[in-house]
Amino acid sequence: VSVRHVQVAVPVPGLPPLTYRVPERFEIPGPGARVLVPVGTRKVTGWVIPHQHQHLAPSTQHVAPGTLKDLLEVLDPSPLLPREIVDLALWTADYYLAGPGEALATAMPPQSAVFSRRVVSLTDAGRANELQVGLRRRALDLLREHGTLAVDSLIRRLEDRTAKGAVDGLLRDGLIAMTQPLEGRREAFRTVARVRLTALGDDPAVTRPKRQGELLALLRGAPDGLTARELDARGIGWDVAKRLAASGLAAIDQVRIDRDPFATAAPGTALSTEHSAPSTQHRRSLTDEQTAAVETLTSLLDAKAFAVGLLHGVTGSGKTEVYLRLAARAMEQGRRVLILVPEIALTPAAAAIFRGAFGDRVAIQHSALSDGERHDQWHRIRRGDVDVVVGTRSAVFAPLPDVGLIVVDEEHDGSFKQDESPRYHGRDVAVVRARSVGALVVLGSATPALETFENARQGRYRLVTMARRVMDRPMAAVQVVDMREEYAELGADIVLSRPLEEALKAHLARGEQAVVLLNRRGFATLMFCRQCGHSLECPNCSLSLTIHKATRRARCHYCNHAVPLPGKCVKCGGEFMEQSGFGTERVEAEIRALLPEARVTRVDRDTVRRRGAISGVIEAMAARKIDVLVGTQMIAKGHDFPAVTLVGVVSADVGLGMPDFRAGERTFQLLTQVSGRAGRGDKPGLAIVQTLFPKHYSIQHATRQDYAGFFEDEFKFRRAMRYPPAASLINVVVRGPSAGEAMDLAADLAKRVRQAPSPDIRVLGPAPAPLARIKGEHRAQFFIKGTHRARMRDALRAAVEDRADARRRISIDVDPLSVL
DNA sequence: GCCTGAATGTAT
DNA sequence: TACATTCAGGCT
Repeated sequence: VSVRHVQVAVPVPGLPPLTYRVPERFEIPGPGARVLVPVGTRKVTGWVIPHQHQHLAPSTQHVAPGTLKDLLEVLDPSPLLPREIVDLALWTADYYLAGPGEALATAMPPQSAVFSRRVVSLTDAGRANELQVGLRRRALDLLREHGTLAVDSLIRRLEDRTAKGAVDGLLRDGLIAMTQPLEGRREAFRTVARVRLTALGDDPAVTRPKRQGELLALLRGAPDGLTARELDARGIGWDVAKRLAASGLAAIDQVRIDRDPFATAAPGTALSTEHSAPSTQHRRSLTDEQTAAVETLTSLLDAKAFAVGLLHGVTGSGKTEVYLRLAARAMEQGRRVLILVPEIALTPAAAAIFRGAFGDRVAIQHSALSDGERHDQWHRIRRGDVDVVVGTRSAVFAPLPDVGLIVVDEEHDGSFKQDESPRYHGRDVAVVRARSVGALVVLGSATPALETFENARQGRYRLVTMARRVMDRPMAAVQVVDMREEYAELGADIVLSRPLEEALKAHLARGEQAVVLLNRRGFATLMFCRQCGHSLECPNCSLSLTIHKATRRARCHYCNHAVPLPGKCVKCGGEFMEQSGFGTERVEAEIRALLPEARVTRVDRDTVRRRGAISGVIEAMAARKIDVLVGTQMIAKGHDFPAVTLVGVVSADVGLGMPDFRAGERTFQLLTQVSGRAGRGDKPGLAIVQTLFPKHYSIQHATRQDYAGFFEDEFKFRRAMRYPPAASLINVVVRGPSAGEAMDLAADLAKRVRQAPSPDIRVLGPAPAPLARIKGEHRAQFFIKGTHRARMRDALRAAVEDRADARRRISIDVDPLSVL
């Protein structure tokens, strides 16, 4: 291989690294540098990766030498991505069977790509044309209005299935012309104009009249110059600066500024006690358990070698304080700290806590930030201006040098797993990153994932336990209500049991707040005809439509297909449409009926559209403007409401019914977390859990907050069924236009994997997926179980490469969190 | 994922 | 026969 060749990962799903020639006019770019390369007829931004990366097949073998294309441009003279991050992303691509470009794209800041896009505009003939009608006419009119439009956007605006044909026709007829200009930017720093004195202006002898004179005086006191905004604050317009510059006494230049996400963070909002207490008073005293935990983990940190600690602490045991002590220690060692938190937990307010503890050398990466803010934070981190990064899943790829400590808080949380390619788990990538740099990982949870606890049991992770709450606050009392008895006595249509009703009344009468949880949206889960039994189903998915009373519609929760609620049966015309099952909307209505005076607020994806919009509700809770908060698991996680003394779980069974091997684990986690929400202030809490299966081990162990007992029962089940952590699992989902075609491809892939020469690999299936149809596509799936992940991956990789024709129809999930 | 050109379908 | 629409294959 010539030294003037580079391997480039391109942002195209499923493509291997491509090889390009580096023209003489460029220095050879190193791994991590961005380059502009031609791919087909397009130009895209790719990333140089190391030659012959161990996991990735060499890509030149099919290309005749001498036919390689040239790099078009080197976008970074020195690599933008640190080598550590390049290697981590490539590891991720390999482990999770994704393309290298997909994985590297995950590690990049937003707005850092240059690419070509097809764009059309009118030709002279098109401008003059008055003869076209219909779709073509509308296309021409749109271009007259906008001048130039991207092909995608034009087709979208035409809102017609045949729009693409119409555009092609216009192109063929020469009425419009297509070009592929470069779009996007290398970087997205914001710059502002700044005025500063020139040597000429610095001369004290120089004077100017009035306003310019004032500015001159100001600038003499500001050697770094002043921006338009700063001048404005002093009552001087930018025009004055321009006039001064015109006379040569001052110069105007552009300076880069970082967008500050804290400038817009709402101050003084409600914060979890677990987060807020330590930060406001960093050196407060620790419980004995906290002290022991800090000591054990600090000794691992001081060893400056790779290690993983599992901090198993009940809700309210003060894990955050332990993190903060460890982070401070790592910084004393001159090392940096990465803190990963679940998506829902990282509100701007929570971010401000870390800012409070570590000052302005903290960067925050979360979804509520704008692209520009995230871009700037990324570059601050890259420059080394930051010691602590707090972020969600993707922050595991933050370009932070010298990482000594990685904290994964609530490590069991599902949001650490990405549900699109690359389907990586932030916790597991964190462990790999730590191993490569000799850092300590601290995984924190009250309900560790089975995999994590098993690793601790096996001695791979150091287990540190905190079994008591701070200030010796008691755990909430948990009362399980057997709904079979309630139904038998009150009828099958009730939603709230008598104990829950009584408790709501009693707690509200005392002026205390309640949270009522149900992990299901809508009013009813099913609408059917009394006469013929026909039920409302989604035409695109194998799912019943959920009844939403507020909007008077029946809606599919997968594809959003919605129809107005029918007055009579669409099939037989029967007049009696029945509803069954219930969701949060119904719960809200029941509580309003029960307690007409109470202030009831519902929080679910129907009421909280934007992510981050939930903070208004949290503030209202903290200000005691809400008596009862009804919602889905959105309200169970991360938020802490000290005045809440009652938590109701309307149905603990929602998750248990799912055909998913983690159903029991998820139910246990949810119930444990939610009962931890009750009574975290100085008043004791009560949790009421309604269920049809009061004897189920998930529910039994959760009521006693008995993790060890739950682990034992659940692990027996996993071992018997060879599910993780007793074995490794890969889930392969195959889509197709018909059930038969999906099954055929799945069966072919499964057969190929079975033929792999590896004795310990077992293939289960294929079978139709639990949701056999989603958005009109049929789905089949099969599982690969085994003990050697690398062999399982190799077998599957080979099978998929043999069926490259069908690549688009295959989704691979290594270590799936859910197999639905 | 985007783009192209070939194969197939449909109106004249 | 011309034109519209769909689809599979390739990308270095």
